[in-house]
Amino acid sequence: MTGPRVRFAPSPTGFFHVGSARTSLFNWLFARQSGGTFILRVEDTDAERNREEWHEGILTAMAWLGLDFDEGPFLQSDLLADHAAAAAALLANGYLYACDCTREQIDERIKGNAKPGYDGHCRDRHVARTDRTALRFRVPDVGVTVVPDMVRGDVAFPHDSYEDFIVVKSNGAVLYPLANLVDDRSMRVTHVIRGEDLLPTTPKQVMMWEALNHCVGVDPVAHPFYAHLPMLVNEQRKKLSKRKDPVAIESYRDQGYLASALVNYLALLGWSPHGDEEIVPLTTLVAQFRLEDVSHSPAFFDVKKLTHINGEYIRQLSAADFIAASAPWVAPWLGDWHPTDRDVPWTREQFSDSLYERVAPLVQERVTTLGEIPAMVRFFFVDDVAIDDAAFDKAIGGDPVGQALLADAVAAFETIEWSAATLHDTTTALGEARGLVLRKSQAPIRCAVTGTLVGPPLFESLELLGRDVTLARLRAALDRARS
RNA sequence: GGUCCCAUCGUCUAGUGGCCUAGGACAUCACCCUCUCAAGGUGGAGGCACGGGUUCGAAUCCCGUUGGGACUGCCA
Repeated sequence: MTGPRVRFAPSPTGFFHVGSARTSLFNWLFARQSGGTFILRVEDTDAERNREEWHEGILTAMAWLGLDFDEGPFLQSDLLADHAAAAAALLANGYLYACDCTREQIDERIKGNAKPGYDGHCRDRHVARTDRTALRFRVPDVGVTVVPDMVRGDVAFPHDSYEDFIVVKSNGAVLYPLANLVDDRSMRVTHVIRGEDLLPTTPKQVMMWEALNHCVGVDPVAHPFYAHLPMLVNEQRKKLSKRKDPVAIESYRDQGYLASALVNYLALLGWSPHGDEEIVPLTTLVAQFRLEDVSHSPAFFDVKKLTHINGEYIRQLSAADFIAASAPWVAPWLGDWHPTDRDVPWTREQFSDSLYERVAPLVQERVTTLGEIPAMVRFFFVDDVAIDDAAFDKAIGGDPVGQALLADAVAAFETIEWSAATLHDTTTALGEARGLVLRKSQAPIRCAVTGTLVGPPLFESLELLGRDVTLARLRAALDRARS
């Protein structure tokens, strides 16, 4: 395997969110279009904030999105010895020094300094390494470090804007910048594709990578290329927050977004396929994706557009695929996964596979998410249609003509041939006899049978529902109107 | 405050010096279709942040201004 090697390195500090998904997707696309290797490495070294369920969330979300990895999942916590060895080499070669300053002492000393940050107090004090000293990296006083970035070009950072940052905590824990880079070295990562928020820490990593290459006893490794992806932001143009913004991938899955639609939409955030078509198959994404074409500016995560794309994907499904895809929402007892915190409005006994198969095509082109289906087909499966009060008043209760038409329908529907076409023609005739166009005459019937004024095509629905149920509901509505 | 990044319709973007009277998509508005609601069709409104250069010619290159953002932890 000689292609590029990329990795997605999330930390399990919360549910898997759309920003992570986008980063993961871009890594995956790059690997797949270049015949490279996609590695998953879970950076779980901050024990305080890590939880087993978050780790699992990463795996299930990536599997759902179809982002398969070639190596891993590696756990960073299994690689601690490598980090310690790298830190030791850096220390032995003079790149690191021990510092016993406390935060308070530093703040006191640097108060009023023109240059913010640590003042290098311990640089040449030759403090002994103990469990009360941290290890700092000796940042050169002059010069710049250049980060080669495939989306932004070379970015130069002046050394004098960096303090001697801490690399190893006093308790011996190696911090993210070094740990992350050591793993990238050992995994021979060639392209580091990640969020733009990491750009300012990249010079630290480049400096340490270079330092490591000069340590005796350490094999030099070529620097990776970097690609810093623009942030995903909310309406306030702030970086997406796990706490404040609706970003959990799992919640989109629960709502009934298709993985393929989400992937397609995510790819459009900071990049776009050639031509005018935005809804394109995954193969096109893979074929056309280029890091060099990634946009430089932040992108707003627009649920409205995601929803539109999801609707397109739903309508593209074959009838059978739509039925299968919607099963978790209409018959959650069937599969091994179903959305959480969503109650189906009918019981397992009330639901009917064969009926749903005939109902499904009626709603497939009307929903934008699979989660909308139950409310739309509820009246097919439950006995109590729970007529909406406002709808009832409008079409039946407060409309004498509507009421009369309902009575006409009860009489006529008892004997006519039970087909959508006949129901349609009969209702049209009934309405015309009372001076109503079909859009008016269908309303009371729709209301009585489905409970609302909006829904799937009425006459097809009645045909599927059957004569007995239809008549019972029409009579019930009449009774309610007369009481 | 410091360092860095960014700047095309409300939003996501195309555009890499002449093909731009700035294209597409979402959202929005109007109309058509229609048994409701959708879907679909047609059309409309809507943008190069500002100011200087460079050039025969700039949305595209340079500088400045303004505005936004990220980072600035013994988190990752």
